[in-house]
Parts: sequence; structure tokens; C-alpha cells
Amino acid sequence: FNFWRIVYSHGWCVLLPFRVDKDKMGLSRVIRLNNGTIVDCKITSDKNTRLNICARSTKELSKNQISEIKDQIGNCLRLRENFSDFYNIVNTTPKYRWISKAKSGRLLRAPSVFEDIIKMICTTNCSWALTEIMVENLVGDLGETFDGNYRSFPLPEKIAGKSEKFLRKRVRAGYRAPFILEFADKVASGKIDVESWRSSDLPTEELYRQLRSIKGVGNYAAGNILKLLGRYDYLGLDSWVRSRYYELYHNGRQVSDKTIERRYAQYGKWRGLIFWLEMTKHWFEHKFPF
DNA sequence: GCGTCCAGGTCTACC
DNA sequence: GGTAGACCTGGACGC
Repeated sequence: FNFWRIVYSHGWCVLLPFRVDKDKMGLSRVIRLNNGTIVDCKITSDKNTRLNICARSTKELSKNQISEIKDQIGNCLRLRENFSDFYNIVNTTPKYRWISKAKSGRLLRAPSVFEDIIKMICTTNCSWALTEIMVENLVGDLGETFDGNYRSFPLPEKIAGKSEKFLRKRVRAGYRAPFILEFADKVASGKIDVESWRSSDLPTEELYRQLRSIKGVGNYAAGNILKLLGRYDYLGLDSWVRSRYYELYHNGRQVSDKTIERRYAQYGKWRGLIFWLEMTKHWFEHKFPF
């Protein structure tokens, strides 16, 4: 893997509880362990291929807790996923060989599917700045802390316990408030088990269908949540990525979504990942947009 | 300072 | 199955 390729794989690294510490070259976040212990972790990397995790907590951590921290961080960084098949495919296309050379492909995700879905709903139909505000308010008002400083992402029951008015006015979620509330309530009450989706044997189409049944999750959100579940069959098109595609392939001229989909169909189950990496390649050569 | 537009879309009603 | 219209918010932009 390449640590910084994972950190900057998309905008999640700047959405709380994630924090990027550019000067000291690290990614930090508060995580909540199974027994409720709150830990602030800082991940750094020597030469991009070896990780160091520094965890702070109010009490001494047991061996099991240290092991759980490693698990959660490894899960976020997708360290246990096998990309050899993917790299074989990109190596057959000269213009995509840079992907395996750069060890790209691992997309940063949250410790929980719940957090990824809430955040994805917060990216819909708004600017990135507003997404940051909504997530900051959720974490700041409902997250847990051990030192009064940095906070964890709120648990489903914590969000489910708030009113629609709170989510609209305090979190600034606007019309998304009832969607967020309904989803948090379903997860908190056990009506849906989204955490099982990361290890599910269900076909991608079925997972897509289940994601679409969550109010507020449309085609764009479902396609991109699937990428964080390790399924890359959908492109997850939005206005930003469309305009980037028009710029790259059609000199800025608009084309239909079907035209975009046709170009990547040949890459089968990896098409969504190849598409995303190609659209964001310039971030690593110039400047990150977040 | 104010109005308009639109951004990393989605839902519902209606045809 | 396809599509128009409504929906929160904040920042950019024109005047």
C-alpha cells in the first residue's frame, strides 16, 4: 500500500473525526472501542509503506484493546483487501499502469458503514463546504470525547434520539434531516444491519437495491457507498466527476451518462475504481481540492 | 447589500 | 419508465 494515496483517495480525510496533520505527516481520528473506551489515534508512515499508530486514552489500554485499535485502523485503510487482481487488470492497459506503480486503489473509509452512509447523504446536493459543516456539527454536538477536545462519530442511537428540528437547524442538514433521522433509527433499532454489508456474500446488485431503499440514498450515493464496501461495479456519477470527465475526454463538452459508462464497461467489476482513480489522478500531481 | 444561481442529488407525483 | 418540481444551505457572482 501507499499511505498517502489512501489518505487522499477522496475527501473523507478532512471530514471529522478524521483530521490530516500535514506538517507532522499524519492522519488522526477519535475512535470508539467496543467497550465504549474513546481513543484518539494518530497514524504516521515511514516511507509510505509502514505504519505507526499512536493512541491516547485516559486509561491504560489492554492487549485486546490495542488489537482492536489495529483492526479498526486497518479496516479504515483497507489493508486486508487484496488488489492483485485489480493490478493485473490495470497493467494490461498502458495508460493505467501508473495505478499499480503508485499502489493506488484503497479508498479511505470510516470504521463503520453507518458513518460512511450518513456522510455520503451529507454530500448530496450541496457544496463540499456545507458537507464539512454538517459533519462537523454532528460530531461536535453528538460525538463522545475523553479530553473535551476531539470527538468520535456519533452512534446511531445518539442521532436517532435527536429531533428533526435539531438536525435541520443545529446540524444544518436541511431537508436531509428526516432521511438521516429515519436511517439512524432503523440502524439503532436493529431493523437493518448495515455493518454486515462489508463482509456480505450478496451480489452487488442486491446490495445496491438495499442501499437505494434508504431514503436520501440515490444513484450517486449508492454507487459511492458500494465502493467503500469493496464493490466497484457502479460509477457513482455526480456533477463534479461528470465535469471532470467532460474536461478529460470531450474538451469540456457534455455527453450522456451512458457514454461515460460505455467507456468503462470493459473493466467489469473494477470499472468504478478505475474511473475514480483516473478522474482524481491530477490531485496528486497538482493540488487537492479539500 | 441584495438577488440569483448552483453545488460531489433525491423524492414524489404525475403522465 | 420517464420527467417536472420541490427541497435546505452557504458561497460565489453580478449588479
